[in-house]
Amino acid sequence: MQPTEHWVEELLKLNDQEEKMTDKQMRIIQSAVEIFSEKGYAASSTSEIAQKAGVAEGTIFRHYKTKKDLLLSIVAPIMSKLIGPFIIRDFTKVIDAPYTTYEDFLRAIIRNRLDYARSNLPVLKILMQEIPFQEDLKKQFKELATKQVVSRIIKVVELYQQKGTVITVPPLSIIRFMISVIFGFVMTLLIILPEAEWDENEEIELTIQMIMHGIAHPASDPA
Amino acid sequence: MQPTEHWVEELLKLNDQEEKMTDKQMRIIQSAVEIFSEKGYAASSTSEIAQKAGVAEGTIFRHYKTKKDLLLSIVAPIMSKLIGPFIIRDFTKVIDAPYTTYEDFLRAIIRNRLDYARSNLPVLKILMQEIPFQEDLKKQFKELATKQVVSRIIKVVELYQQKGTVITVPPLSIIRFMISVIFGFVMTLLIILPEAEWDENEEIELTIQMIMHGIAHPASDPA
Amino acid sequence: MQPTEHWVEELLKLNDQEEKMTDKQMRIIQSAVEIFSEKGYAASSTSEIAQKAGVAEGTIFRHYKTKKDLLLSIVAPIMSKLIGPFIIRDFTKVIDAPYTTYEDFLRAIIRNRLDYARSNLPVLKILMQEIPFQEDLKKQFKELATKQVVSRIIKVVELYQQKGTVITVPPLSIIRFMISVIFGFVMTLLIILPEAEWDENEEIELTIQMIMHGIAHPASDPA
Amino acid sequence: MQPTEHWVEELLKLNDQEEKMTDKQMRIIQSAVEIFSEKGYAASSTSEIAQKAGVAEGTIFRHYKTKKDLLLSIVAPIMSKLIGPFIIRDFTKVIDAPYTTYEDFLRAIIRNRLDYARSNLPVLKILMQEIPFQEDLKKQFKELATKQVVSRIIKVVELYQQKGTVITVPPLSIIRFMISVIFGFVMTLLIILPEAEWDENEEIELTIQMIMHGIAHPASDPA
DNA sequence: AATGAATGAGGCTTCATTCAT
DNA sequence: AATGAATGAAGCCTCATTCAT
Repeated sequence: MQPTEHWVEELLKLNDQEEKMTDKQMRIIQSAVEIFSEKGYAASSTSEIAQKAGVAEGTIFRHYKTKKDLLLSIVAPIMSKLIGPFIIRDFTKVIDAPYTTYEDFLRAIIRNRLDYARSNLPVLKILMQEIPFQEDLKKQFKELATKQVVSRIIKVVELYQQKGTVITVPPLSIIRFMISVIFGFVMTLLIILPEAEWDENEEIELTIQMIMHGIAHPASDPA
Repeated sequence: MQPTEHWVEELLKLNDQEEKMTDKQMRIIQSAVEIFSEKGYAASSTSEIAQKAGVAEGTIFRHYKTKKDLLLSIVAPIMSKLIGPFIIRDFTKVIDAPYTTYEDFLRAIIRNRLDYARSNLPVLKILMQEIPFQEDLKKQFKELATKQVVSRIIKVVELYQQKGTVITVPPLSIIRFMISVIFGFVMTLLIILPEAEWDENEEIELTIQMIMHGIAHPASDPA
Repeated sequence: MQPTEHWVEELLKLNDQEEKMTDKQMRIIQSAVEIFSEKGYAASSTSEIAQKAGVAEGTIFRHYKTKKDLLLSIVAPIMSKLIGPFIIRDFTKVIDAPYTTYEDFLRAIIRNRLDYARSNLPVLKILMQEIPFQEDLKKQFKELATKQVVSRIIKVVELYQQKGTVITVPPLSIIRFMISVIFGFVMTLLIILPEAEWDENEEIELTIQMIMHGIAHPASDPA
Repeated sequence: MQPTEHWVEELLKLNDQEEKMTDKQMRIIQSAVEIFSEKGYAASSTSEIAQKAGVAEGTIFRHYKTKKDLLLSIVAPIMSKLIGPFIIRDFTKVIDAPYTTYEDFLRAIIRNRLDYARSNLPVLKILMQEIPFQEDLKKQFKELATKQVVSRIIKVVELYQQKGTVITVPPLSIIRFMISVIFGFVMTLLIILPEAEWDENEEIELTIQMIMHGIAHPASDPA
């Protein structure tokens, strides 16, 4: 097993407040994340997790009542971070600054999401795989996505629409468009073509440009 | 079990050329697709599939050597259609027509992909779920995606770049951008918010507009 | 394993009407009865049963969904016989005969119950052990006991009370008394002191006498 | 957990002489009795007992080497009381009194056993359940039953046979008869139909009457 | 081709018991 | 004395797969 990974710290941050995690518990979580993300939840066996963690199989069940409990304890806390208050503080500040452009806003989101995804890749893979099958996760996800993410971004979009920076089409369509592009960007960089050598910053700027101005050549664009 | 679904016909088209499918075989495939897409491949049991199909447990293994064989027989043929020569014939024609705009091209792709996805939703769900875990699928997917899709679209993009319609940035970035938006659009319509009442055509036009011109208000746009 | 036992035939009689039992299924039942009655249901393991029956453990679960199912399939059908229509036909005849004495009635019951218990000893042991813990059994038992046994005996008792043969105290108390004595008699013979050499017929007659006239010496009995 | 029950005091009486019981030990015993009697020994888990007692899992094993040890420590001491010297002292006195009738003797026994059973119901349930499966218990039980109970009652019976009060049949048969009736009486009152509203004293007198004179109507009784 | 009983490996989970603290 | 984390054997059950019919 590799040395403690970044997402382990993330999980610890979330849990430490409530209870201390023992060393073994940490190793269980770490192994579970690796194996779940590699083979999928249903195809992973608790015995394999125990073995990789170097604990007895029974030990897993002392800490997590069921295998599904183990899954949720990994995936549920990450969800709030994934979706939740992404740098809301900096975020709001940025928006309030009078000279902040919409491009800056996009740049901040993309950077933030990219860094976050990079640090939590295995857990995010698990989450994406399991959301369709775990009713609890699906529900939680939808709620967070609606109440936390969309509702907040809507305000930003509307703000810039009022400022005259953004076209006045339904904000939801704009958000769908933005999220698609950003999600596709992150996926491509980290999962689909991770081995390709991207000039990350350049791609970010290009992406921002395409979100803002599309791919039509200005000269040919009478609109 | 519902009456024969659309994707069954699709599968039949692909297989009929090689062998005739018996009635039972068809029922097996149909049940398998439904169950796999509902619970995921690993969490589905062959006995449940047999039961739903109304055949004996052993019958499945007379037609498909293993459970994985059954999966591949469902998912592999669809891949060529999914990714492959999407109406390339009509496609090329369209492009060649001198008055065809890039917007028309986008419109054709979006419509085609949306219709295709709608008709094959369960199988596509399975495919998306299993690609990360089945090495064969992943490889096949990457190859098809590169050789069939990207390489063809690149030509179109380059063509329009030469025409001066599309900005001259790396075509791959443009394609990533386009695919992200289209994929996000289809997913939203069919999976994420299927119950929402979309004005489909309007959303398509809006999407095309955003791909072409972005979301920046023209007035505010000095570039 | 011993050759097919009597209670196996009993079980078969009850089940054959519905479905044929395979050879393996019979061996499973036989082993289960032996092991359950020897160590108790909760302390018996399905693997031990499978081993004794000479089948794979999985085979048990092809025929009985759960371990408890196996228990019930053994114990539930016996209950109707145990409690149910004990030779009701002969029974009613006997009673109707004008010259039948109450002693004859007792003699018939005792003989019948003793023979029945002797033939089904292991299953009856299991039943007695599990009734307190299996809610379904307890309920079924109470219902059968009340509706089938008590209600029928009550009629007989009342008949003989009218005839002036039996004292006119609450029939329920008489029945409790009779059942206690008979149950205690059977238990002693078959379970508590099976190795003692009883002169069975003599003990039966003695028991009938005590039920009818008690243990007080007539001479000393002014009542 | 309810306040200390009667049978706890009983157990304490028996153990105090040897060692002092700590508070935790008492709570362990109390919980064990409740759980054993509710689900049966084999189906009860030490961890549940620990939890109900409010002690750590390990604590049980500090006081009782094994789970079976715990069972025996509950059930073995009760056995001497159950079976043993049931108020033998008063008992002998009673008998010796010249005017004591056999009915008084029966009345004393029934009352005593009923009260005793009522006070120790849970432990007695455990005992009855486990005697068939625990060889040590079975042996101890048989020995006590023979040496303490039967041998003593035999003397009483023989005494009254000499007095001419009791019929001269084998004392063992009389004892079996008596014990059956008394046991059945207590079981019915406390376990089989506890919710029925019995007039206890009346039932006792009726039971004594039936033991002494049976259920035959005197008039019809030429013997 | 089809069946479905049979298999046995492996899955998740429970449990009595131990031991370092 | 007490704790409770840890163990690993064992328990019940599921499942993909085989094979005689």
